[in-house]
Amino acid sequence: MSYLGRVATKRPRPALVRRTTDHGAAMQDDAYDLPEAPSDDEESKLYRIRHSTAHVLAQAVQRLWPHARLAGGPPVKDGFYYDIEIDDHTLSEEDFAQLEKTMKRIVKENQPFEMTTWPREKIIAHYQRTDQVYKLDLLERIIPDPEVGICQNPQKGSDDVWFDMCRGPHVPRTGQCKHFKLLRVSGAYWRGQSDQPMLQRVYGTAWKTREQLDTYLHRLEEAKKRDHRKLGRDLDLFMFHDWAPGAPFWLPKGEDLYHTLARRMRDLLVQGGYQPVRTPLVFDSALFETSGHWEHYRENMYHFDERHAAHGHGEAAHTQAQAHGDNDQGGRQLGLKPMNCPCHMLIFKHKKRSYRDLPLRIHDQGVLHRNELSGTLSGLTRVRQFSQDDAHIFCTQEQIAAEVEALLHLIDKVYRAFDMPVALKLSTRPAEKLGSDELWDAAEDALRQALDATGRPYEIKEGDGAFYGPKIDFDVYDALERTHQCATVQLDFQLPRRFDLSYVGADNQPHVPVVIHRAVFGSFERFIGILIEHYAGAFPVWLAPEQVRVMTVSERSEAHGEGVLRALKSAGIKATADLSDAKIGYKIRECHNQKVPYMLIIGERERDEGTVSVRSRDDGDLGAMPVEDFLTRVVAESLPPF
RNA sequence: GCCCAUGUAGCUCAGAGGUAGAGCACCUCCUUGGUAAGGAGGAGGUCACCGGUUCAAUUCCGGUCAUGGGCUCCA
Repeated sequence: MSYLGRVATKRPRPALVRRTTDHGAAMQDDAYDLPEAPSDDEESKLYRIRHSTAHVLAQAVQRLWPHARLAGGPPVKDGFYYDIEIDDHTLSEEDFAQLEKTMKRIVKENQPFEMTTWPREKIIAHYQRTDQVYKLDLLERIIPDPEVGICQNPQKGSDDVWFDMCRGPHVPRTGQCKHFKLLRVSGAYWRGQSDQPMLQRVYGTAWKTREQLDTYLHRLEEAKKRDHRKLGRDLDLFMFHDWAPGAPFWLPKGEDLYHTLARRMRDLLVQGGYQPVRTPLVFDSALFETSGHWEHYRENMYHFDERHAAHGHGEAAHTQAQAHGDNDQGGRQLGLKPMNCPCHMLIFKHKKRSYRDLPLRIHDQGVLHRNELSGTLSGLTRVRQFSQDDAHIFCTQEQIAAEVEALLHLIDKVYRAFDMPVALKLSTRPAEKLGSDELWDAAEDALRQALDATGRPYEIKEGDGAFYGPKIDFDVYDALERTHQCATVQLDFQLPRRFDLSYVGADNQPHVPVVIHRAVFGSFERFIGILIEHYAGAFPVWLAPEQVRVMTVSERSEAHGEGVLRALKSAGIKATADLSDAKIGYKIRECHNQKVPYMLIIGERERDEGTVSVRSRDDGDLGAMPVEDFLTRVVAESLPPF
């Protein structure tokens, strides 16, 4: 069975048909067509439970705050949320106890969920009366139906009915929503747009059984334990400082990890015919005007006026320069590059290129800056300064398929080595696009051909490509089966034109090359964050910043310990020694907490016999062996697996 | 950027309108011990920063900064 095939079989996806290029009617059908085909599989049952529990939450909120305005409350992965607006109260986690108590009461009342429909006018009148502006907005915008779905919960011991506009489906009664827990509350813009009011979103999880709920909560705990921010501190890998938000400091061990990955990738790419380069960080705005970043990406860029920067003028000079536009003061507008591609365009253009030079593969691990919104920064996952295992391939249209095929091999090889399954997705031309249909046809065919050559399943996302070219996305699965976007292969028909690139073809005519943007790890920062969590900080030997720790039982074996350390180091092993006067049990515990793959215990016995006692982080006590035997073993394990 | 929460020793966290505590880590000494914490002592904090209220603020209030959870998945 193919490696990637395994993913597809292991994690069946609901047949979610959500590819639609036109809006309106198609969108509507879509909305009614969520994975809710009346089947009895787990997904569907859970979906009903979660959807129903969202209703229970909404009802509870309105019991406690009768004037609360409800927005929407869909089921999501592992749970549900409900968006709410309460005029005179701000929900916080302190409200959870009370809310959950009220929800449990509703569950206990075992109210039925009854679907019915109301005439449109009736529901509108009701919502106008009760000031449910968000429901009214939904009716106006996305529910054209003359008869609107209503889900009713008759109240126990009275004629009252609590209801919510809803298309269903639900479980039969609230009694089946027993196993839930509210998790967090956050802000969320109505319709996800920042010009809309900010609502309060309450997230919860819900399951079929108590055990499932407990398992899920336990999984959250486990994930928290391997959070890369915590491990980064515990293992001394990296740090942050208030004075450089979003910019990691790589401490010696983290830097080692970084360097190991960067170096290995560089070597691999050189083998694959790439040429590493090193390029500037700061550029005249002309570069970004040419590339289009100035127009489309400026808000995410760091930029400044050269004169202002050089003379250190205060705010006055700054505002004056701004008031007069970019160049009135005579100083250049400068920007820190957010991507490497424009640099590589310049490198291509630096010489007259022939078709014989193609494909030209330029690799660059340059430092990039992106001024991400402050609220989006998060550990190594979202940073403002980073670098990538970036490269751009300049090639002819005919070369696309072969290049992409090689890339797919490379990506597979790398992620296989990390034991991370990868799923493939092809995104094709969007409605708004640049380039002729012939070009797109050829390019999409080339990508399909390369994908087919892998013999693996892949998903097609019609219309999801960028306006400048189709792309292949990769979903990487970590040890907790979470997905991450790391690798990318993106064709670009536009950038070469913006930079007026050309090569001389065999016909002695100029032709515009195709550019392939590609990365395997993506940003090193984020990828290391993912690896930390994937391995829970217990890196394989080849990656471990400290591979072996030599520890002595007492002073009497110190000399032998130092000898062993020297031998390890001269064999290129990253080794340290703990010669302190702590007891061996203490040293082992310390070393284990630091997740060092091998501990060598050196006592008088080992000294006399010329051996080392090996304790493996993963396999425990391996007993004594000659120093040479251990060296052979650890050197072998230090080789990168790709 | 917006909403909510948080910010006390290197780390994890107590605490209270009257100028601060624990465990671990750190340092010193004792201990020479064989596979997950040996013992004793010591040092360490402008309680994130700025302002306000108060006789008195780390504690209450406001602002700033940072961190965390969110902000496409549309009844």
